[in-house]
Amino acid sequence: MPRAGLSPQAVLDLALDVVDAGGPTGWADLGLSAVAHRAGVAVPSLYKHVAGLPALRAAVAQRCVVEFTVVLEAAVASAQGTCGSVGASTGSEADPSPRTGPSSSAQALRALADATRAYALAHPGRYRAVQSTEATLLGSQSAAVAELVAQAVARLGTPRDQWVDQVRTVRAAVHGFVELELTGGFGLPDDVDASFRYLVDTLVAGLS
Amino acid sequence: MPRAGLSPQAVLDLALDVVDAGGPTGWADLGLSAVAHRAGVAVPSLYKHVAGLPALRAAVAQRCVVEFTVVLEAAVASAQGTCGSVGASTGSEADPSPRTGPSSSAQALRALADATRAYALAHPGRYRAVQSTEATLLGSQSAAVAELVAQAVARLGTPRDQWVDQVRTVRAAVHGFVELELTGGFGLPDDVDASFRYLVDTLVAGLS
DNA sequence: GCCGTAGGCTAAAGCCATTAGCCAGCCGGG
DNA sequence: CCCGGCTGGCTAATGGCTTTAGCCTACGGC
Repeated sequence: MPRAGLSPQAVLDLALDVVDAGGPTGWADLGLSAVAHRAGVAVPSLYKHVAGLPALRAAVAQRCVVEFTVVLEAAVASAQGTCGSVGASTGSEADPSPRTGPSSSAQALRALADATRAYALAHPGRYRAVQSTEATLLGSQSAAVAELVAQAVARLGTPRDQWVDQVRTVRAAVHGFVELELTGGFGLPDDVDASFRYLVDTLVAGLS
Repeated sequence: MPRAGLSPQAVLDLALDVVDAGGPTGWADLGLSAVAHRAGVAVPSLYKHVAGLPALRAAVAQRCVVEFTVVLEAAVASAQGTCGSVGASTGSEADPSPRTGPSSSAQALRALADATRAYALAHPGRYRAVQSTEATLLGSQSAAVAELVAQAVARLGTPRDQWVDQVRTVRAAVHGFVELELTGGFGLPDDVDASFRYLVDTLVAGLS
């Protein structure tokens, strides 16, 4: 009986594979059975590495939220042309030039929207995990993406007392679009990319 | 052993009760076990009235879609002052002038948005059913709500080649907002009603 | 080389949907 | 009025799921 050499990390990775392999329903279908099968291991063996299905799902959700946040941060960073410096420059605001280009005020917002949809289309299961109840129960990290949107909204120069409404509007519109797209809610064959561009354009125009 | 007097209809009604009783997760948690328990009947007895769990879920989804469509139709009808006919004047906009006023071009859109959110908040489980994969697989009726949005968008007087994008934008924004609200995605305590008003305002302004 | 731990296993229980087969209550015909 | 058939309930059993308990062996430090 050679050992499988599992670990909490390895189980988590396998669970992510299951989520990815399941398409849009990969998150909903994530269970210990699938993970064990993929690990080439009997189901109860997993309990040596994870506390149970809820814990595993929570861990997967958390990891997806973190990954998603990193992706969004990278998107907004590269959209602001701070991509000149190489590594370790986590200071996205370290740029000494305070001027934001005239049209660049909305660049962060567009980058966030595009990155969100790209992530959701590339990893539908993970995106569902990010938006899951398990993820929102974590709470802490979920606020990070809202914070990113808030910073992007702040660059538009609108009054502060509208920020909350604007952040909610942006998140709702982008999330709703992606959600409908993933569920196949867009019946007509018309170009979905164009529709998303229209949505983002409408948003940046409406919020300015 | 007195008979329970079930029927396909009765089982469907009980399933809807289960969905309603389960809150936002009522749709996800809908199973034969809960329905049978509520009916005071053993689980296999249900198979005399429904083909199985997938069929029951499909039937529930279909019924919710129809109900939702009717609610939206009523909302847009009463918003256009067509409520002059019988009694039950729920029409708060009982304005007798039949011509669509200048700003009334967006009334249908606002009515649709408000009615959607009201329905989702009043019946979270049913709303989830409406947006479920089972509902979209039905397809036919799902197009009806899109058609309603299309008619409302058409009243804005925008060029025809934008209609598809605009319908998608409206559906995405409203659905995304409601979805985030149901999942508890709005962390801050700020007024959610005001945020929704802001979203709708932004939409009608952006689409005009 | 040995021994303890830890990581695999099987067995078993409880929940779920589903199928098969039984049995009684109701309705219509004689 | 009685009786037979159908229909709608039931129990039993199957297979899949998570979870717990308990065993057993492979691996690493002494």
